[in-house]
This record gives sequence, C-alpha cells and structure tokens, in this order.
Amino acid sequence: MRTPCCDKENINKGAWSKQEDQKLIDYIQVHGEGCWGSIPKAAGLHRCGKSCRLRWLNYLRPDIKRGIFAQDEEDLIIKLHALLGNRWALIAGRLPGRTDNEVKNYWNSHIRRKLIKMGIDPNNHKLHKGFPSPHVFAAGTSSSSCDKSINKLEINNNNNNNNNNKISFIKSKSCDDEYINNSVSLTKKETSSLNLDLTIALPSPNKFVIPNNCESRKTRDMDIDLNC
DNA sequence: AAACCGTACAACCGCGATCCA
DNA sequence: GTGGATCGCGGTTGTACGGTT
Repeated sequence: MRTPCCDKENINKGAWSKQEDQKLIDYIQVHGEGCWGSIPKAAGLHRCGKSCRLRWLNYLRPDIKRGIFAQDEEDLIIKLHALLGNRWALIAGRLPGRTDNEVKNYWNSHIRRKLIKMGIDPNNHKLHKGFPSPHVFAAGTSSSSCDKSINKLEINNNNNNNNNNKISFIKSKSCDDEYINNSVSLTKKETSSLNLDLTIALPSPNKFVIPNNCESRKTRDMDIDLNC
C-alpha cells in the first residue's frame, strides 16, 4: 500500500489562484525546478508537490506556447501518434512549447473527432471498413495522392539486429478501394523517399521494440527524430 | 430567459520507473 | 539487494463556457 503523496488534510485542490501561481513562479525563478516534494513548503503553498509540478510544467513555464495548434503541428501529432500511440510525452517532445497534457487534450477533443468523421479509427489509424469516401488523412499534408497516405506504421525488430529493423507502413491502396492492410516493408534507408522522413536513433537494440498495443513504457526513452 | 447539451481544458489519480539510502 | 521516496506518464474527471433548444 502506497502512502499518499501528500497530507490530504492541509492541501488545496482544484483550480489554482493567481496568488498561488505567483508564489510558485517566484520560487522557481529563484531556486529552479526540481525537488517537487519540498517546493510547496518552501514556497508557502498548500499544495502537494505533484500538483506544483503539474501546474508549472503544463501552465506556468515561460516557454509554453499557448493558443490554437497550427496545421503543421496537427499533422505532426497525427504522424507521431500513428508511430508512437498514446505516448503523449514523446509526442509533445517533438512540438516545441507544447505540453503532453495539451497535446493529449487536443487529440481527444479535436483530432480524434476529426479522424472519426473521416472514417478513420483514431486508435489504429486505419480506415473503417466500408467507409463510403475514404478521404484518408495524408501522412504529410503536402501529399495530394491517396496512394501515399499512410494509415499505420509499425516497427519490428525481429532479430535484434539494428540493420534489419523494418518499418512497415500499412497504407490504403487507393482512394476508391476498400481498406486493405497493404503492408509495405521498408528499410530505414528506403523511408527517405517518403513524405514521412524518419531517422531513428537507437539507444540499444532491445529498446527499439514497439509492441503492437503500444502499451509498454519500456520504450519511453527511445529517441526518435522526425523531419517532416 | 432558462434549461440542457457538447466542448475544451485544467487538474487529479493511480501506477510503473527510477533514484537513493 | 531491498524498500521507501520521488518523478513522470497516461487515463480520467470536474468544471467553465458557449451554443442550442
């Protein structure tokens, strides 16, 4: 049984006041981030450290870009989600000034709905079978051809050999065809000719395993560079 | 004008990973 | 090697707000 992260008795919850925000900002400006457990007491806040961390990282940090997402940001989120699944922190790491919480919210409130409207299952980026007019989202919006539309991307590392890592683009065959798992296996070199330009740095072979369900967190420190 | 509904987003919660004594 | 503390993440909830009936 874990002990609670904070004493529930004396702890504020819910929306932060301006005064609380200012206290946290002032403290971090002087002492820097980190040691979240001790920050509330030191800053004179009746909040738990976890709440302070969240407030700072998701809202108060000076480098946070607020406001609506640009089209290219949205495209990138879709691409990265196809690649990484619900790894919001990793996705947000590729969007300067955006937080994982913000990306996650934007996905759930905007993109998810949009994909569903387009007949695409947001969970696996596949077209729903029998969807009347599959306006497949383009993996790169610059792509005008449906043939280039990539609906799912899988990475397999079957034999723990970096050189043999295969990146499989599950793509729709054409705009009019029913959706088919038309798996195209490409080596890393071959991907350079696609709109989705991927270079993947592998920290170690056994970290480069993305399970099909993308649930495992064992790959959280995988370093992926996308140049889109 | 009031009630209802849907959306957006801030914040919380629980859990696994990591750190450190 | 072990266990508690802390961190970081993703899922979920709560609520404010705008639009519709």
